[in-house]
Amino acid sequence: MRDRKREQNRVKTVEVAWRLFMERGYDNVTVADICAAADIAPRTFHRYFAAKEDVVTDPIRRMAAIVTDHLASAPAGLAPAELISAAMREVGAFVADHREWLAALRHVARQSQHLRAAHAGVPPEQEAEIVRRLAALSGKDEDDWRVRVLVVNATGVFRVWYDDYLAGTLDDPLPRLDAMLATLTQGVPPVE
Amino acid sequence: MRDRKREQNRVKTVEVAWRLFMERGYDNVTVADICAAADIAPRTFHRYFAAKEDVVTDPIRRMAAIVTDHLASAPAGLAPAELISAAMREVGAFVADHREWLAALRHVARQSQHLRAAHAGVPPEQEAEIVRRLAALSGKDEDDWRVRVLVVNATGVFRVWYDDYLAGTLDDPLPRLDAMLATLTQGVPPVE
DNA sequence: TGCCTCGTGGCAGAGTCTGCCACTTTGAGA
DNA sequence: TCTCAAAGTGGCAGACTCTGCCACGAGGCA
Repeated sequence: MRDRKREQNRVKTVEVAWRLFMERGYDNVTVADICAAADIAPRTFHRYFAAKEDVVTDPIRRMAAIVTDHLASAPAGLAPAELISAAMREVGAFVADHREWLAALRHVARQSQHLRAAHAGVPPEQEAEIVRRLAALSGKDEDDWRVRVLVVNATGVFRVWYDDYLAGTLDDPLPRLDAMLATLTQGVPPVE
Repeated sequence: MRDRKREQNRVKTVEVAWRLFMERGYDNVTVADICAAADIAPRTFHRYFAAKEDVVTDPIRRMAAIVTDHLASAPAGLAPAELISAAMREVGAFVADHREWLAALRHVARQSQHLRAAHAGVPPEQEAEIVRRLAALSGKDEDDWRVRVLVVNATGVFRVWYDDYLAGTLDDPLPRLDAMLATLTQGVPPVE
């Protein structure tokens, strides 16, 4: 199988790159370094990944994919806020399952100015896709501002939780995520 | 005055770049093109702007600066949600004042994949600064998740409004922004 | 006037990413 | 089994962004 070998190589490349990034920092590792360590040609690297950055931001796209998948298989009749919250909880479970890996990733992403920005949000295309699906599920127009705000806020809230969780400052992560997601429909409780 | 000439050059560069981007699209304009049209050396361009991208994303940083400035001169004793909402309203006024310019910018930003992502959020450093100031004003810890969610959601909500406004699909923009900001404390109203 | 500072420009180089082409491997059909 | 088409791979050259370094020249100061 060609695809198998290809997939093997891709995974190997990600692992090698991750190791190098952890050792020297994202900015001090070149694509050539990764290629040498992973035993592939630079030209091939760029066939696997459109950009060096993609090696690191891949998990974000995976998390966004979890949301779209969740929405694809969601039963009809639920409130949009409930739908998106359930999806975010599923992503939360994913994060909990891959905690060490993602914590390492967070560590790497924080080292580079360039990466921080890329790591700080859902890629626009995927966000738009989530909005589309959520709107379709609730029988609403995809331009409805409430749907879009729900998505933007849900991902924003998640980002805050994600950062706290990986920083290790949370006692009861999942209940905390629930509490944070509740602000979608109830607003942020008064700070004092 | 040296500084005057420098500022003149910088402004001229931005204007020239903006014109070229509108004509040919961001990706089809090189730094060299801009330099030729603005009559400066490429080396000088990169002394003005750390990255080509910065020519375009400058307004975003300016908007974030409006928020931090607003918080700097805000009276004590207001609720955080009120503080950040007032700040966002001020940014809204800024956007209304520079509508055409920003609409052109939005047009340009949408052409390039790379730019869309950069254009899609507040730079992490400035977001962190806003959180710091808001937390300080409310006498809260800057790690308080409610403060951070307020900031993230406020900027997220604003992004949705901003996009609608510049797309020209809003009848009463400023009241609409108010309604959207109200979701910070009251949650997003049920979509149906 | 003479010095000194600072912005500028040119140059070379590192690094990312792409188009092109030739080579090799893989899988399918004769 | 042999052959051929398809697809992945690697090498090469090149465009482009961005940076360090140094020399030049034009303001500002004594």
